[in-house]
Amino acid sequence: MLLSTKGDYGVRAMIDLAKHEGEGPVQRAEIARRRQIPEAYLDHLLAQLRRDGFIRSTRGPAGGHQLAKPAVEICLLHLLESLEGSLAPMQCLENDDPQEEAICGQDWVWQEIYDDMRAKLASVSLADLIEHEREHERERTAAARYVI
Amino acid sequence: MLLSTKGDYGVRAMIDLAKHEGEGPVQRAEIARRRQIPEAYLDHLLAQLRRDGFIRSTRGPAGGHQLAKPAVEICLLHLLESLEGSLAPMQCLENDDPQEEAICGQDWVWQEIYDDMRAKLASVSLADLIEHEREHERERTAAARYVI
DNA sequence: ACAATGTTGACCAGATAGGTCGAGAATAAC
DNA sequence: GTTATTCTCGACCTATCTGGTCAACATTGT
Repeated sequence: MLLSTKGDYGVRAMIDLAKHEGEGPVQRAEIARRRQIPEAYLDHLLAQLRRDGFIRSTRGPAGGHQLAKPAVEICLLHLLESLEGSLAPMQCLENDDPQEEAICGQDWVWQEIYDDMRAKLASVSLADLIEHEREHERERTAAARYVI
Repeated sequence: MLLSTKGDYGVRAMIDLAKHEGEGPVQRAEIARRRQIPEAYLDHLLAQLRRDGFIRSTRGPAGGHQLAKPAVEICLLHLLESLEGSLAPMQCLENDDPQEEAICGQDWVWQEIYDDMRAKLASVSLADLIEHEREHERERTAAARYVI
């Protein structure tokens, strides 16, 4: 598994914030409930996202979290690298460790896969993710209408 | 990290066996020394590769391990799936768990990445890996000649 | 018989994943 | 200025996984 729950939950939370862009701060409890994330755990992920400048948080009553920049300007690659650290699929690609690469034998295959992966992740923005989610919702609504 | 040492060491061992194809059984100790793998640990990986029909092992003096089929017919995808189990990059792609996918929001991106990855791994055979290694060796030899 | 080798399963220590919890800081509303 | 609400930060905890080791045993060539 390349992605842990951090990457999964963290992106879910960002999708939630993006969906409520411009509506003022969204509270941790709301995000946790809607996206089924343990609230105390979500804390750590929001802290990381704040440190890396993806969100702004305000305390006190009616406080909460909101995107620090438009959803179009946030790509999945940067988000996941913030949440997960490196996305390198194998150890010898982590840094450039020529010692390990020399004996590994399959590193060149994985380097290509890694490059393709990063390119694809960089091409998908948070805005793309919420649009995709909205399409999915419309499909389900249409399907439900048929049943009736 | 998608690949653990199992996938790394296991493929190294298979490369070693492929390089000595047709020379009779290669012993665990030899493989371990040449490819820098803890010998006792290598045992488990060879056992797995045997169970899945990639190698044949013979006991007794002058025993050892050898490929069960030609290096051209063994692809990296099958090897790694034998050694690592699933290569799914995230939980909700592991089986098809529609419950998790519904709330995940980024599964479709990773499904594409996963498909591309599997296609690439399926297109690389053990024979390709040893050819690549031999080219690398020739390059180093040529470079060494320049130094002299 | 015996030495060389593979086979198997039990065991183990350390790291990581996936959390929980509590004390504290900021702030809006009263 | 008190209180309720919310975020903030770090300590802590447990289960599982990783990356091994080891001992007992099975097989086979000499």
